[in-house]
Amino acid sequence: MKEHQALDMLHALSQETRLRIVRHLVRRGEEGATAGEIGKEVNAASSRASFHLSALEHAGAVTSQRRSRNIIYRANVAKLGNMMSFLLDNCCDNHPDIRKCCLGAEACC
Amino acid sequence: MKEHQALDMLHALSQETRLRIVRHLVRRGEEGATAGEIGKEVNAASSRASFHLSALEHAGAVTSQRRSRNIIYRANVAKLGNMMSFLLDNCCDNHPDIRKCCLGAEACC
DNA sequence: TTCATAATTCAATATCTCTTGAAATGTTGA
DNA sequence: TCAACATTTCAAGAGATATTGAATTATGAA
Repeated sequence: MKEHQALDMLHALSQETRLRIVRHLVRRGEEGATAGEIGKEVNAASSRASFHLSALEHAGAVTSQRRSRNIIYRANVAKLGNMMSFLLDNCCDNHPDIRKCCLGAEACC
Repeated sequence: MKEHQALDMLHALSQETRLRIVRHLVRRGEEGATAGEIGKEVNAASSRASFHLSALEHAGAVTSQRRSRNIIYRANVAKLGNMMSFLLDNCCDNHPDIRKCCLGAEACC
C-alpha cells in the first residue's frame, strides 16, 4: 500500500460518522448493510450517509453492490488490513511496543 | 482509549506532513528530534513544522521537552499503540483477517 | 546587557469538508 | 406505464484546515 492510499484511508476513518459506518459494516460481515440501514444506524440523513459512504468507497474502506432496489455496502477487510499493516510497518517502524498492542487487549501498553 | 481520542489521533495522522513527522520520530526513538531538524526532514518551513507538531502533540501522538534552546520531540509510542488497539478492537471488531495483518508482513492479507 | 538562534504565534488567504434539504436517478411491482 | 421506494447528486452556507511570511517569545553565549 502506497503512502497516499494509506493517507486517504486514514482521512476517511478520521471522521465520527465514517468511523461508525465502518465499525457497523465490519460487524455485519459478509451480509453487509444497505445505505438506508446504515443511515439509520449512525443517525444520518440519507444524503449525508450517501456522502460519507461515497468517501469511504473512494478511499477503499468499503465496497458496494446493487441488489435490487438496495445497495449493499460491506467493509473491505483486505484494505483495512493493508492500512493497519502500513501504519505498523511504515509509519510506526515496527516498534515492538506498538506491535504488542495488536496482539490482544491484555498485551497492550 | 475513547472514540474521540482515537478520532483526534487518526485525524492527526491523516495528513502527509504529520504522518512523515511521526514516522521520523518513531525511527529516532528515545533520542527524538528538534523542531528544526524535523522541519528540514519533512521539507517544511519552521512555522509549518511548528503548526503540525503542535497538532500532533495536542492529539497525543508526540511529546515535547525543552532542552536548552531546542525543543525535543518524541513519538508517543504508548498512545500510538492505543490507537492501533482501538482500531483493531473497536473499529475492526477484532476481525481475524485484519488482525493477521499486524502479525508481520508475510502474514498480511 | 546585547546579539544570535530556535521555535512559536499571528494574520491573511486559499482550499477543503461537513451538513442540509431539494431535486434527480435508478429500480421494482402493480 | 405509473407510483413508490432507495439512493445519489446538487447547491448553498458554515466551519475547519493548510500554507506563507512577518512578528514575537524564549533561551543561551559573548
